[in-house]
Amino acid sequence: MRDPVEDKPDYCMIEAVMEVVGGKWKMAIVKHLFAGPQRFGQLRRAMPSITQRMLTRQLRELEADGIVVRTVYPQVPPKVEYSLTDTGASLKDIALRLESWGHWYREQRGSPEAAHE
Amino acid sequence: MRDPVEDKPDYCMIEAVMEVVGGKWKMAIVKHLFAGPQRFGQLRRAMPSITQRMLTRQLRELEADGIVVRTVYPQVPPKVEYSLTDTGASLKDIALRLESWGHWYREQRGSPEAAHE
DNA sequence: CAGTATCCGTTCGGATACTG
DNA sequence: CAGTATCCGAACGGATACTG
Repeated sequence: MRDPVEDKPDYCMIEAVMEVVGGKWKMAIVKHLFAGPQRFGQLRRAMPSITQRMLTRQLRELEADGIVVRTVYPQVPPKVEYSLTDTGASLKDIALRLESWGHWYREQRGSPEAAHE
Repeated sequence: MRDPVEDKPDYCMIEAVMEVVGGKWKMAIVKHLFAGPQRFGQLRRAMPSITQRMLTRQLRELEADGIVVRTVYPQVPPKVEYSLTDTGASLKDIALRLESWGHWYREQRGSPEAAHE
């Protein structure tokens, strides 16, 4: 008896990974949580171009996938903090590499004189 | 005068990167191209769960973003080969890390006895 | 072989209004 | 503060059929 994933005709684990962190916002959210637990409003301000609805939904999915933890403080003004699980924290290396790749990509796409092909 | 990207209120380069390689299939396609130029049919067989339409569209987008090159051989039975640009090849390290992260993720999600949280 | 065209349901993403 | 509810159009993604 093998794992479900191993039984699939797809050899490519990357497809499965991209289902978890491949959305437009998820890696960005994870990256912002490297700085420590963040409140909902903090994340919103850190990512001005995401809407409340999307931020909520992406956070819920990340929570369901064991990437982030949602901690609710039962207070009169509600306080909710999101933080990374160990699993989420393990994405740090990849997130940083994605970010630096992005800078390099922008450079060599935007500056043709720097291109070497 | 700054770069357009730097002017945006988003600090997060990751969002931009995920627009380029963040689709469900793109990193998987890139990964298969590490083995060398591949014909359309080869990619289809390598990724049984992607449809023709999606493969075509994702390849076109990767081409437009300078990740892959499409080479058409004008023959009676059409022959088209896809290969990585230097830019695409520079994703190798990230793709491999995503893949190994995926294996680790499946392990520690699928095996509760291995969980430590 | 390497696509296109068409249809269709799901998800994305935004706007606005409302709530505990 | 941190959401939820509703509405809307656009984009994603799949199934099937057809083509040069």
